[in-house]
Amino acid sequence: MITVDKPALEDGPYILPVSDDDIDRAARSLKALSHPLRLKILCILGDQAISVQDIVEAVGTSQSNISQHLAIMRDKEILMTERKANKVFYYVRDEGTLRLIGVMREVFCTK
Amino acid sequence: MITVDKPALEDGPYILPVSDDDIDRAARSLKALSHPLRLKILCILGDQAISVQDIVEAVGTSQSNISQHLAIMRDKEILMTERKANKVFYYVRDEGTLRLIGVMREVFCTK
DNA sequence: ATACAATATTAGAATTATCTAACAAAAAAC
DNA sequence: GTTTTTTGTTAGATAATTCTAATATTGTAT
Repeated sequence: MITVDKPALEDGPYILPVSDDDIDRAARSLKALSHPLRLKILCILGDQAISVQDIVEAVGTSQSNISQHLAIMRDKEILMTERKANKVFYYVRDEGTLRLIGVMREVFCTK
Repeated sequence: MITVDKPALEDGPYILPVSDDDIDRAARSLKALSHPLRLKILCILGDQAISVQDIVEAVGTSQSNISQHLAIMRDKEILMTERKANKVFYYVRDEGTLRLIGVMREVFCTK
């Protein structure tokens, strides 16, 4: 049995149990990140707002494909858009996602 | 165009470009995490080693289903196993994954 | 208005993921 | 040895994902 009923105050880090709702929400968001093209888009974006055509250039696949991946991340509330003239700029919606990307860099890119 | 050719020393955080290999590796790992049951298993594990039957109890699905999800994470080098008698204990392989899980907790569970 | 540029959407084929149910393997207990 | 416990594997049906190609939409410019 897992003993998570009450905090173990002095012996080791206490890991809080996580609700199934939180789990489901996190898994949905993670799934939206876990595709090579989408991850690359996020790395290119960082904390900037970049137009679709510039993303297409930087990533290197078809405009339609990029547009679909952007839509997935916008639907999952990872990205937001801002229109300027006839261009649409995408940017990462919240600080949490940026932190996550930062940690993933450290975990996966330091070898 | 994205200007990542050289570090912008004083104006804002410089975001390093990421190789496609790193991207692919990260995406594969992330995909292994981005399923509700697998995420729940990881949250239950934390930094402990837990037997399959205890994981089955804690998660609440069939033993076969758990075994398949554990195999996926073992194949992707997220989990490792240790046999004791006729029980098999699973645990998170490296510190990086634990950090990632910690940050995900903060990002997705603080609401 | 037409033409052009940038972005979004749809359809459909191919691939991949996921589950259940049944069965196999390994180690312990008897 | 057999039986039981624990874990792993396979088969196959169903569902979800991903890509390409074609088309639609939206705003700008002329």
